[in-house]
Amino acid sequence: MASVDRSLVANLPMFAGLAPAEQDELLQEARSIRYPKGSAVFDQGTEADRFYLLLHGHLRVEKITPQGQQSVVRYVSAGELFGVAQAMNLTHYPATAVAAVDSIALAWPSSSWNRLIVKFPSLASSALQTVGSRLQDTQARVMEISNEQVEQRVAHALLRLAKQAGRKVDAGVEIDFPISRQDVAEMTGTTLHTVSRILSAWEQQGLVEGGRQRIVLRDAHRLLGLAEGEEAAQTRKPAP
Amino acid sequence: MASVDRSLVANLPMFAGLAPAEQDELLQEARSIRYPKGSAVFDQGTEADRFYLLLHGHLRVEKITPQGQQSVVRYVSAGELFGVAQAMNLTHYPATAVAAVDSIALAWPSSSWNRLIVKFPSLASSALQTVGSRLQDTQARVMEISNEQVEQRVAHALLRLAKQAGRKVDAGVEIDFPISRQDVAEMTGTTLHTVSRILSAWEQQGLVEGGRQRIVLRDAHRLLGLAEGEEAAQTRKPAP
DNA sequence: TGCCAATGTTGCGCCAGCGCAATTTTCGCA
DNA sequence: TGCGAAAATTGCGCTGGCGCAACATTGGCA
Repeated sequence: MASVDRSLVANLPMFAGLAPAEQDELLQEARSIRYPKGSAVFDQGTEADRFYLLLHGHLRVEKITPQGQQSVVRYVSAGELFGVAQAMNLTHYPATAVAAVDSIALAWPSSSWNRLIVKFPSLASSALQTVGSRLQDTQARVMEISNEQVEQRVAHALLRLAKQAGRKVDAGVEIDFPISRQDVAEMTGTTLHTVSRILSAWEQQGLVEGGRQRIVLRDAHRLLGLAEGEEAAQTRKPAP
Repeated sequence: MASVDRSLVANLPMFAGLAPAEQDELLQEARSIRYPKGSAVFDQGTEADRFYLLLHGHLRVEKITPQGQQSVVRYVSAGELFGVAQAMNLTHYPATAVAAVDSIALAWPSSSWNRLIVKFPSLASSALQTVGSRLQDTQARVMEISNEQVEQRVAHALLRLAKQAGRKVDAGVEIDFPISRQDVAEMTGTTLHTVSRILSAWEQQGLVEGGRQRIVLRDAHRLLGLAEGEEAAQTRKPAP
């Protein structure tokens, strides 16, 4: 089993309230596992035998219906708890987690969950906050899909991705992992084709810069305007 | 302060693991409050100073964007925890809860939350499960809105309402609180007009029975078929 | 009991965005 | 270095369901 140094995790909220000795104790029960890009950490429908903390990398969490329709539920960044199905009393994972880039995660056995939260109440609090903020995000998404035009939803999605996993580059802010037009479509409830058209139009206007599995936000401010419902500059005809 | 009898709540999951004396102790910190139909238990954006357990009735939880677009987030039934914003580290309520019928709820001060979960770990577990199952529901909704036709989404919504708050009547299963076409529209991300048209068509076919603020499911089985993607009987033309 | 506001119904026209398809570009890998 | 598959682009036609509008119905309340 790989040993994990306390310093890697000590400043995460989940470990914040614990004494160093307690941190070590919690870490001793965990395994550190490496997931190459493209590999699954767990699969939807399989038994939820572990819960995880992402140490490094990015995961794409996706869900598929019995009819085969797939959606991207969210992306996980380093420092986040995930796969806490046991905490919500689920016996099986409700979604699949795939490494978007080479990633490393700590894994605890689900069977330890109930014992651990008694010993480390901050773990329960962390989980509650994690799940709570996911609920907020998901509800925000429902409102976006319900009430907004596709263009606004794509703008919102990109801004959220940039906030969560943006990396400053010369041209602006780049989303720090490979993401396809298809992925964006599955996040916003639209199609690959529509996303491609929108990004092309935005590239014309200098709002974004595209590439294969690559998106750079060049003008987050104007993008925010679009997300809030302002009319795009060149995509609409002027008033007659 | 109204005193609450232990027997009202003893069989709820939240109280299941507690000794009678502990149940009383927890109850002593709560107030029982009556909310007449149409009144708000709390309003979106106000300080989250309490959390609640619904003892009797039904609440409609709604969320409104700065732009004024409103959605129905969910309905709360008796026995459910709600308003646990504090547990998710929110200082303000993210939505409004309105009594759909005359309702009664227990209210605890949010400030007691952190102390109570240390004393009663089952409270944290309950909250985690409550929030977790809401997250599952909300994610299911995202997938429905993303991937399904409006007719399927309305069918799903009605089935879910009937499951959660259905009352058996002669004609089938009636949703146990007043609900308007507008409410259904706001649950499914569509418009009042479209919902009205769909319900009218279904009524023709004997699938449902409508009325002012009233919906009865007469044929849940065929409705499930619609929700799963089968073609409606009379609403589509036969193949040429 | 009668009025009024809330709720629900329905016809009509339009358009955002989907579905399909053909083509191009790019990267991973042998 | 070259090949094959994955990703992306773009044109075209169609349609589900939205927006508008006019009207009907119903229940609560004075």
